[in-house]
Amino acid sequence: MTEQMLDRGRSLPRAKDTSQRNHNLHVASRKRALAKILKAGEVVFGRRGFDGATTAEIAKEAGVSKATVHYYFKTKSDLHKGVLDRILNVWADALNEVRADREPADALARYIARKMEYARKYPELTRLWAIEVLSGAKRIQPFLRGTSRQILSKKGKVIRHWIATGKMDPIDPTHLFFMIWATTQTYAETEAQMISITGKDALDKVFMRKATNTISHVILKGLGLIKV
Amino acid sequence: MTEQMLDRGRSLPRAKDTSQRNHNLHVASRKRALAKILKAGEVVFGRRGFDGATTAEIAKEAGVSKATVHYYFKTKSDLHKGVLDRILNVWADALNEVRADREPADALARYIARKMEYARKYPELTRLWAIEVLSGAKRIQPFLRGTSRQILSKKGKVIRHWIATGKMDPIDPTHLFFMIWATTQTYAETEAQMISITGKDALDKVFMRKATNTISHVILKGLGLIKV
DNA sequence: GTCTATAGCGCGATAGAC
DNA sequence: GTCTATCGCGCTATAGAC
Repeated sequence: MTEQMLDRGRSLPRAKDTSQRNHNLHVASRKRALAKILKAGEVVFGRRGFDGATTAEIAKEAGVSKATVHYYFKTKSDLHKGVLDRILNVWADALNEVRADREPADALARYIARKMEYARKYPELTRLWAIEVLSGAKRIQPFLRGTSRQILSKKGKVIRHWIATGKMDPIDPTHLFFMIWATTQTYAETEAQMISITGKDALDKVFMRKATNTISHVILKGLGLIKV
Repeated sequence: MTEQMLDRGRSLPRAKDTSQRNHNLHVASRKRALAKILKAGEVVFGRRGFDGATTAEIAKEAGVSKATVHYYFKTKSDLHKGVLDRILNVWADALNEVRADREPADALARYIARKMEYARKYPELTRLWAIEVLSGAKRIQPFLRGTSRQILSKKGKVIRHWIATGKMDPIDPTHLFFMIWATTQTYAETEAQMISITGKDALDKVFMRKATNTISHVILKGLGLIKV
């Protein structure tokens, strides 16, 4: 997001014969408008996917006209990139719970809890990411090949360290992370399915707490981190 | 699928002044054409989602003209329904591995293996289903509220029976099934992401065998079914 | 039954008034 | 900066020849 905003910010005309105060006002309203449109993009892209979403619906969701959306983001694709950029950082950040100086049970429980919290708090972003991956991940390729790969290898080493020091079962870190990502994100991704099958709101606080406990129990015990 | 095909079959005009032999030939070519188009629908819908897919691309994939696609399926939406119908049965069928007369470790290991096999064999169908669920599950609502709910409650009882007889840890069956679905399907759903991150083909036979072993180990042990 | 050609329209994007 | 009005493309769906 940040790059996107800065890029456009730099290329926009500036008022030259007006007061600094006025300029600041404009900057503030720019920010508000941008935030509104990005938020709307999150919701609508998360609901409909890239092709299913229309700029008209995004504009309506943001409470502005279609032309205004195109004023801030030249193309639909630009807006989509802007929205995606936000999720990448949060995604990478949560993995910092996995640290070698922690006990594996503690670190992994925190990571799982954090991912679940995130699915509950930002279901649209989670779904948006899922749609992107499902449809070939073309737009997020650079991030996956760069940041993701790097972080995964770094955190994989932490897991292998825990295994080497006999703290947990010898489980391939890559598959372990895939498991954690899948089990946590599924609560946002398949919310509609869960509601239809169980009759309960999948992102309800109580339901999610129970889910978190279950996932934590199965995974931690499955790794040999709970003995009982 | 079957309903769809039968419905359309019944409503189509029949040759009246031609031989039975000719009629049979027509029926056979009808079946072939239908199968080609449905298979193409699977691939293209699985690749692009409903809105991203175009009837032109489906026609090309099937090796027929756009008009021919519309001849067999009046609307794009009809074809989509036809494709979805196929996945529902397989989905429900795999759960039959979970039976009260089996040992839980055996039954669940088989079920997990079956789901993984399925993800490897029919990645397009798996992705198609995922896209459908992600975008609100409107089109599969009847199936979810009917068959899915019914099966889940039946199989949930099996799990609870195992728990009651002290064979496994007291884990909520619903969340357990969500875990199994998420961890197995993710290999088809996030194939693109996995390739970018690991540099390996996520649906490769060896990679998948390792994944199956890892998932089985963690889940079975996590349920108290492996003691070591 | 399958094709080519085209109707009809929804959508992304832009021009231009305010 | 935000709007209304509109352009023009690309898509679904159909008409009609073979």
